[in-house]
Amino acid sequence: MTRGPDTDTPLSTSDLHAAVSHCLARHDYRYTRGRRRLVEVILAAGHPVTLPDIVVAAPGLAPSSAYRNLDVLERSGVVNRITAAGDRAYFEFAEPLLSHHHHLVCVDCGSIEDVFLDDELEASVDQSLAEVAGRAGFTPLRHSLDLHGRCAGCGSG
Amino acid sequence: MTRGPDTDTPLSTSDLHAAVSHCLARHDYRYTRGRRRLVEVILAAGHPVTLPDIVVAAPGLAPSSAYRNLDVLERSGVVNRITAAGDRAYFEFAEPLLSHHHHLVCVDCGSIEDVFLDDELEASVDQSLAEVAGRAGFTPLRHSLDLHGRCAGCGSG
DNA sequence: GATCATAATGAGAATGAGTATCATTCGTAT
DNA sequence: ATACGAATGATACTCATTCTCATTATGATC
Repeated sequence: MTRGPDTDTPLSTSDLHAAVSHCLARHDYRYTRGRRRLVEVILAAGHPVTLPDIVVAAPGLAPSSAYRNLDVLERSGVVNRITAAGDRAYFEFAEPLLSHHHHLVCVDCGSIEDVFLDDELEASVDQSLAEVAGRAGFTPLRHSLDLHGRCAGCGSG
Repeated sequence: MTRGPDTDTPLSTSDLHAAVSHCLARHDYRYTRGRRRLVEVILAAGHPVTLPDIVVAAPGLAPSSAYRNLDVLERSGVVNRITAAGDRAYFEFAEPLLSHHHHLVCVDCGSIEDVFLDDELEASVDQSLAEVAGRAGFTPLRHSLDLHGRCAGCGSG
């Protein structure tokens, strides 16, 4: 599990588009206008978004196309699908484009925010997980570490 | 985030039923036959199960009732709903009944197995998460740490 | 132990996120 | 310009989960 750069915004917008274009090309996909708008909406949000979030931010994007293109972007390694909260999927940039991080998931409103932990802890976690995985004959690909609780807006009640 | 006992099977079956009965009573729910069968199926499985798993293991359980009772059990703190894999929910015993643990999630077949990490690492993780949560005004309730990869049966291909 | 209020059940309908279909439109290469 | 494969978007569909509601079981009270 390699790590990206240490900053939250490692790429300029044009670099991001270039990187996305490259990811898509590697899988024989085109970087069309609809896909570009998806990338722009996810970038502008700054946190994982749902399909309704996307359609609100980019009216005119057909839901069916948005779903299909999110699937294409996921298959190309551009976005990650998060299924950690409620019954709706959240989408964010995948790891080379956004540095390794975890999530604060609000159990009330379902919002998801990114948090970054220090590399030492990440290394310990990866090592411990690798041990138990090895014991079970399990081949690790990635880990997810989410903190569930109540966001500032929803209070502690 | 308190931890349960260190063993994987901290309770005898009768103790488990007593504990579940108590959890339900605290919320003015009854420990009915259908709910008892749910508990027995989850116990017998030894790993998180889906609704189809349950119905196969206990034919005669009406899906609608099973869903409703899983909801009751979740609200009472008896079971946890896991939404980390695919589009189907998995159910397992909640933390006081099953000691704190994490999951190996197979990206191919969707199976989920429990793994236990050592307490030192858990404490480090909790501490780091508490720090970033505090910075964000987020009130932590619990964390989830899942390893995604391929199980022994699905191989590394 | 009969009665009553309330909770639980189960069959089927309804919901809703996500996917598949397919005719049309767009991009690209020749 | 043209032709061919990829992409689009409206719509139909799937399917896990939840809702509805008439029926049944349970526990408390007399």
